[in-house]
Amino acid sequence: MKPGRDTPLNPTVNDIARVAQVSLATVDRVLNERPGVRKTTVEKVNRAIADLGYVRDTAAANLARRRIYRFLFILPATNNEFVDLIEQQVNDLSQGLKRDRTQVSCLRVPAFDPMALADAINALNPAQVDGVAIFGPETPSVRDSISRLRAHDVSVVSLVSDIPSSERNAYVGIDNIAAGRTAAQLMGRFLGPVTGDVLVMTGSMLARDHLERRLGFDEVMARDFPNLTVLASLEGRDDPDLIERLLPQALASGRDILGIYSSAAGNAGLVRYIDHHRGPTHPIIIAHELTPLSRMALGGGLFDAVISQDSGHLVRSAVRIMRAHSDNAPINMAQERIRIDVYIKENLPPDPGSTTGG
Amino acid sequence: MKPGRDTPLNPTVNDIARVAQVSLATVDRVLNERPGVRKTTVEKVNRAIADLGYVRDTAAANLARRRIYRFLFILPATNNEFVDLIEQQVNDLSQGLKRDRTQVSCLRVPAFDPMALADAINALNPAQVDGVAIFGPETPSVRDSISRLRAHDVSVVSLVSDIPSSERNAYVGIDNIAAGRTAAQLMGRFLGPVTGDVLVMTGSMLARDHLERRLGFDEVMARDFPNLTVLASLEGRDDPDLIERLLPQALASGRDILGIYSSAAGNAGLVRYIDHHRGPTHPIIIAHELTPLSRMALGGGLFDAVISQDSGHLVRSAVRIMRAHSDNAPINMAQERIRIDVYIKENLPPDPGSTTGG
DNA sequence: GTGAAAGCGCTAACAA
DNA sequence: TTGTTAGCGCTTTCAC
Repeated sequence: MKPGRDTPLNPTVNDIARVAQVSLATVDRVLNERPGVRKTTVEKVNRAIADLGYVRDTAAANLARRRIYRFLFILPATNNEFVDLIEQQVNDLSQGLKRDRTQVSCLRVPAFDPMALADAINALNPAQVDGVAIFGPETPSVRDSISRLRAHDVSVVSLVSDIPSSERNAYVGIDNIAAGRTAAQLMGRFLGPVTGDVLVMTGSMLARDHLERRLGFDEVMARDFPNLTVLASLEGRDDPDLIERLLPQALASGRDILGIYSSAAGNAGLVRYIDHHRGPTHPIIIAHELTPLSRMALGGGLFDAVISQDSGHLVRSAVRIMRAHSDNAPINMAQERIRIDVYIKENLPPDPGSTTGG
Repeated sequence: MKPGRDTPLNPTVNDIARVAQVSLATVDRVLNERPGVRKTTVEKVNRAIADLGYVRDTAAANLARRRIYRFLFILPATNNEFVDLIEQQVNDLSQGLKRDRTQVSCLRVPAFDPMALADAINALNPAQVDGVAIFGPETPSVRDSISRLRAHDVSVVSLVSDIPSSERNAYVGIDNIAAGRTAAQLMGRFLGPVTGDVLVMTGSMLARDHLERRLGFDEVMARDFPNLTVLASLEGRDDPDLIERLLPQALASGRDILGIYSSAAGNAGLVRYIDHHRGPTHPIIIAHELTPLSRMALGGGLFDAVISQDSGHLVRSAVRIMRAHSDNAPINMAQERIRIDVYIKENLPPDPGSTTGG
């Protein structure tokens, strides 16, 4: 459409300068809360801003500022489809983000290793990065390394697994307690009024997300489904091979295991085991994160439900938040809330990598 | 963070001009595929563009162009919480969109009235709007009015309910057939191995989304749950009062109704009826769209599940697509795919209006 | 404390 | 067919 000479133009800095009777430079100082302006002048300018209903054109601002954002995602170096998905989203996004003068990259650090993570964070040069998104355990060393980043005004968001004790600017991920509750509700309803046991597979005691899911799961199972007994967790460390090895013992414990809640990663081990020991009936299985594997298991009827969070949304949200924080702009929290996705066979999004949207 | 003199700057039009040995104006002509450039020159410029890996800075381009986007959402004038939610999202977004030189507004037209909708669309001045998002029925008159818009290069997206026979640029909404299938799968599993009937409440035969949901629902019920019989639809026209009036007859038909699939709007009527005729046990109810009412019904155990689509995502996606189409830029389809959200009591997002994210 | 002027990457007259 | 130039809205020296 044509520029539209008919549409009312938004007020600009020039208008403010004119109305407030000051120069452009002064308007800019007030706008960016820079020092060196007399109080009365500040007020004059602010009045003009309010009167005109001025909204700053960030695009123009960034252009003039020649600003480039550099964001880093730190992810666990697990052999894990979900983490791979996140990395892929980062890489996919990096292309289009260049238009927005934003550079993103990934760094993998050993999983479940707080020291390695803290070291990696400490090795970062705060002058070379504007924001860091961290998917890792919550420990004192990690917390301290985050403090250092924040002290240098680097924006930090925790990803997937929160680090609330730190000074991170935001958490980007689902409410894991609610996710655990959701799994429990689904498990109980799918199972119906039978009596038996439910096995919970977790990843690591260090991982806050795993802990929270377990918490929520237990809460709802105890409250709503007294007919079902939740067994102690099997700690699989997100390792398919370990899980495949541990599973026989857990399942052969003489208990009547009707359901399995796989609350962490390493589902390949679970799938392999079930596939090889498939009886006439298999337990109700609820797992986490929609990945090629879980998608297949869901489609094939091996998994009954998958609780997930959208990797694309996760990454875009983290970037938006880090950027907003970098030029301390407001954040639309509604847009940034990551939903707890529930997938069953029927609402699986079409196609391979397209587990995304948001 | 500081501008980062260390980070490699992206190539600009000036670089292209220098490398291709032409002027800025010529580069611009090639970039925008404007006529009046010799073929060999075009090639020279394109070579430079490719060699340098140039990516255009759309922000700067729009700034220079003084471009303003005007988008219109046309919504049914039903007394409908979901539509209200969409309108609210549009209004909420309009604020922040001003920064992006984008104006959005809403227009309500009589619901289930193809002529009124077509008239409204035809009344639009193509010179005064860059894109239109339409939530309405698919009829020949509507189709024709869309054709006219498209002929004037106005971008058109269908919202919530697709209009595939038209020349709309895109459909923004969930796959309604899959949504119906999801509802059926949940219904069947929640009900378990019992025998009885399921009532389907629909809105209008004119509404493609309602039709598609019914289709998907029937398909899965027939395939997976032969123990359950799906009754003919009750057509509630999204009208709570009408629904409340029709419900008694439907439920007193002598059949054993174990489940209700409310595939359209007007849930207030359903809730009122059930509330007043609450027996020791009530049917499994699955409804659509997370709204204040359905949220409450879910929390209170009156509804068992809600299939939804995120109104915020819907609106943002529509805007992004209309904008992309306006400056024929590419669309990240992955981001624009609207997910079929499944809500149960446990994964209800916190708080009132915050049904959003994505 | 404040202002004048140059410039960010791109587009759009207007010349040539 | 091509080039020159001014300017979008904002920031940033550098002077006063």
